[in-house]
Amino acid sequence: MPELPEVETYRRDLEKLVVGKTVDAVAVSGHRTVRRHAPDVLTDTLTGARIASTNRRGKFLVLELESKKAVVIHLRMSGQLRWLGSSDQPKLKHTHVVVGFSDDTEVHFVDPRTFGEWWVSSPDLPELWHIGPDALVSSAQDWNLAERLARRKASIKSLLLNQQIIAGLGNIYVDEVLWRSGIRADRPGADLSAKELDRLSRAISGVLAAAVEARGSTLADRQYVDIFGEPGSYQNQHHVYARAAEPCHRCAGIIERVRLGGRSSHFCPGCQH
DNA sequence: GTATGTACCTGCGGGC
DNA sequence: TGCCCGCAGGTACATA
Repeated sequence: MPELPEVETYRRDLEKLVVGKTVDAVAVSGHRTVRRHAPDVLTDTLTGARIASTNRRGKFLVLELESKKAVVIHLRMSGQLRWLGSSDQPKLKHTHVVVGFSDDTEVHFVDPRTFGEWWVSSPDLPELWHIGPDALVSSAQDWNLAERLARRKASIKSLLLNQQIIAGLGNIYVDEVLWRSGIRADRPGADLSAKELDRLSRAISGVLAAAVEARGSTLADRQYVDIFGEPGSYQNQHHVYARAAEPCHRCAGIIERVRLGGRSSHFCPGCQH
């Protein structure tokens, strides 16, 4: 599933592949991918536009156009971006958006579950005002977790998944961050000590930096591969996610998998408290 | 304001 | 072999 490291990997590759290029043609198929406005708004905005830069807020990817408009992309559960070096290569099944550039290259949006979304926005991105500070580019001071988690009785796991508190973490990386912090997923947010919040902040930064460096996590279902169709490698550094019944790398206890708040959670009962 | 549950959707694996 | 069912999960929205 694409979370912050996977979206950031797409962004960095797109920065090299499409910035400065002019869009030649856009094709949208199906009715779900562009649903905040008519598909024509996207095709009309992009056709003839030059890509000025790429950006990212949490799991939202942004193409900034020289026309001072922006195209926001969210991959949700199963969305993938693919770069094709020429327009005569075959389309993958479940391709919903094709952006063709004047040099005959193309970027395709492939999304079997059709939860992913594209829309046209203004440069100040009002649709993203509600989300919290970015978990990668902002600092622990910006996150201010002590303030944001104070008086919150919900589990620390559900609070870290809440994009309004901190933007970018999903199920995989929250489990990894909590393992690295030595904190159980079902602890109420307000119960964490200052020392634990400090460990948590360091773990968020450390896990995300390493995952971006490894170009994200590709699990057995291959729901995420990069823009060239290649897998990431951070799954080889996972300590808990998708490792149920295997020994903990820290204490040799057995990793457990439970349902928490409707999500699968992986943790070590021996060294997470 | 906060917490919890549900819908959205398709592919896959397990059970029969 | 084929069918059915449950599960996977990010976000928005409804409800308590």
